[in-house]
Amino acid sequence: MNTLPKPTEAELEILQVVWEHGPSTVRYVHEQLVQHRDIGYTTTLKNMQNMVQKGLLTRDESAKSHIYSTTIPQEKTQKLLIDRLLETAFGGSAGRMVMQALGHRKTSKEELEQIKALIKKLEGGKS
Amino acid sequence: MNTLPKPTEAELEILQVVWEHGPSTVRYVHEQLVQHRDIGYTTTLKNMQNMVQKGLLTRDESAKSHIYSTTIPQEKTQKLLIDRLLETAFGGSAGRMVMQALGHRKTSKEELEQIKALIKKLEGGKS
DNA sequence: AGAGTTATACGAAAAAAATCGTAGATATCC
DNA sequence: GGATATCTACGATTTTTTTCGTATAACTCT
Repeated sequence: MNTLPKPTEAELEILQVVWEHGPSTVRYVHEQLVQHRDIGYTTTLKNMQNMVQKGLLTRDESAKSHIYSTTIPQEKTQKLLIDRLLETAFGGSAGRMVMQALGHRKTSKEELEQIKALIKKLEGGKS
Repeated sequence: MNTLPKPTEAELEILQVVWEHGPSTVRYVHEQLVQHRDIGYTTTLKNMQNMVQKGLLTRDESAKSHIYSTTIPQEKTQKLLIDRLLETAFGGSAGRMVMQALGHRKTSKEELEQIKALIKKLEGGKS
């Protein structure tokens, strides 16, 4: 049961990029991050190196520019984070959290449909 | 527009207690926290004092044991946290997050009903 | 080959968050 | 009153997270 450490905020930003884009170089990740906030290249590099250390990323060093990949699927991390938030801020109630999430936010018709379908499935499966 | 600082993990634990229980003493909050993890009394005290400093709590000092109250409603903080999570881990898609939250978790019939009602309202309002 | 560019390694510092020890004030209980 | 328990104040330390500077190796291009 090797429990991966929970990613920090900065690490999540990086994971986000790699999830979206697939295996990436530091350069690429950095260029994405820079669009959101002010940060140095070596900072991103260091963070990604640390993440390899922690086991959140792996890298292929065969080329000069190393290629970093995620070790954990996005879903798993998302679940972890939701669990955490659920516990710390919603007293464990997924329903309350969903209400909040949907409440004051624009959500596309498609997504709403998806959610409805899921609910239907959840209800049905119980019978 | 005074933006309250985002609560840290430790601060959230404290907020959670005060939300549930209402205005509380350090002692009470601490006793709750201790049930979850190992922590010293003065640590809780210090954290709560810091939170007053930051504006996350206020306190009534008229009695010997000060009584701490939250300044921000739970909903507002929840929204903030969701926003944060949404950005950092779900690329901004509330739908995807809701799917995750509901997906692998037991949710009561009542809560599902509530959510369905909300969705209906969201869809209706758009026409 | 040499100049300029782009990588990684490494160490250290700065910033943020969490923890606790000690001191003194106030209340409580025989 | 005196001992004991309970608070808050305060400062300091520790731990975690984030940031970046400098050195060096490798590649690119002429």
